[in-house]
Amino acid sequence: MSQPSPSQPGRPREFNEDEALDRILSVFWEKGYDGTSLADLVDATGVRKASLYKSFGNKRQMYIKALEAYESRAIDQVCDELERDGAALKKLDWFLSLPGQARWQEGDARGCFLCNASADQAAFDPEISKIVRNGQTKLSSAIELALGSLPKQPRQDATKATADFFLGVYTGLRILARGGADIATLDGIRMQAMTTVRV
Amino acid sequence: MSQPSPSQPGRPREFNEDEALDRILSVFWEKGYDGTSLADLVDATGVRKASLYKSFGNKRQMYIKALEAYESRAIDQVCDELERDGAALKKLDWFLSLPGQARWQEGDARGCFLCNASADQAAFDPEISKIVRNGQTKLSSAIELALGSLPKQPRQDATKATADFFLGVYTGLRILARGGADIATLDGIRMQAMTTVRV
DNA sequence: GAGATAACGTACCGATCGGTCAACAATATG
DNA sequence: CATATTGTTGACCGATCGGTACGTTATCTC
Repeated sequence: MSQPSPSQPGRPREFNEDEALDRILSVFWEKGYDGTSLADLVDATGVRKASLYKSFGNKRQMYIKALEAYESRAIDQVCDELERDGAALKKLDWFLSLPGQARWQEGDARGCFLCNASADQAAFDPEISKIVRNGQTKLSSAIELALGSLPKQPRQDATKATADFFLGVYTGLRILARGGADIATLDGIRMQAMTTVRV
Repeated sequence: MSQPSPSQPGRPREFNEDEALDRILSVFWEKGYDGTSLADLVDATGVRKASLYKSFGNKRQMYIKALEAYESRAIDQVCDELERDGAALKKLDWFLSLPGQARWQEGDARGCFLCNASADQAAFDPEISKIVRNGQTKLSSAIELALGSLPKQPRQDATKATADFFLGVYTGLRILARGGADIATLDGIRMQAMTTVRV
């Protein structure tokens, strides 16, 4: 997927576009769109400004491509876990424990880039909103699939709402965690949310 | 609270500080900290830059004072509603309907400034984090008080967790709404959350 | 009145912002 | 080899960034 044509006419690129995008993603993730400068991205990637522009377009395109990369890497990985065989309750509990885990076990205050983007640029940029909602839909669908193997089945027409509910709680937890909420609060919310599907 | 000394030595201020802070609040609310420039604030208030600095200090202080004003105006108002006499279920349902209401009935995409701040500056600014958590605690306490008149009482030791749970769902709804989630999704989440306290 | 005090208005500061340009270097094809 | 193509480089662009210095103006107390 990375080198579709192993030999092209002009001078070959001296940096790995995927690696650079990963670094860019990481900066936007931590600092948000407006909090990130091109100089930050140059520092993070080690790639000169003009080369970044040549590869990615402009700052907004870099943000969009970073967000899409996040969805097709981090988010898809979470979806895979949710869709894997296993106890539904356990998977959902694991999903809701991610925000507290990241914040207080791993010391990662960035939260979830998808959630951040939903609070950041998605509000007034329709294209970014679309990408954000796409990522949220992917998550919700994976949750819905996990709900299929639940001991206590929600009513057929309510499974989508239940899946959205878990997405909503997850999003709230991520934002509270980024704001500094303590682990006891996050755990309490998680356990309370789990009662909606526990027998 | 606004004019503690009706006559002071020097030249009197020509603008109303509270009004100016309201305008400042509105801009930070919509655009976030880094997305807001001093020029934006000058335009919104009609007050020259130097006068804003004289009154409020610097940009960060303006943000902090705006956030505190939001908590002692908008948030306290919501807390009052939650603490007022009335059916607990109705009040909680109303609370969780605010995000969808604002976004899709009033066309207000800004969300909740407190939630935005939790995703914005609170992550890496301890002082702002403290203010954010203070606002969240106020909300949670008001919810807890509302829960006191619930038909189906949660276990004594679980009322705080239940209150935090509603705060978490509220926060998630605000972020999803700001990202553009449709009203059906938001309503589904709200109704699903309500089942945790409905008999 | 005089003097103290404080806000106003404007011009200005160096730094940084996102973005571009043209010269140059490295690879392809013929 | 020549030529086409593309990436790299560093200088450069005007605009804007957050913040300040200073002279002017309005109000206070005496």
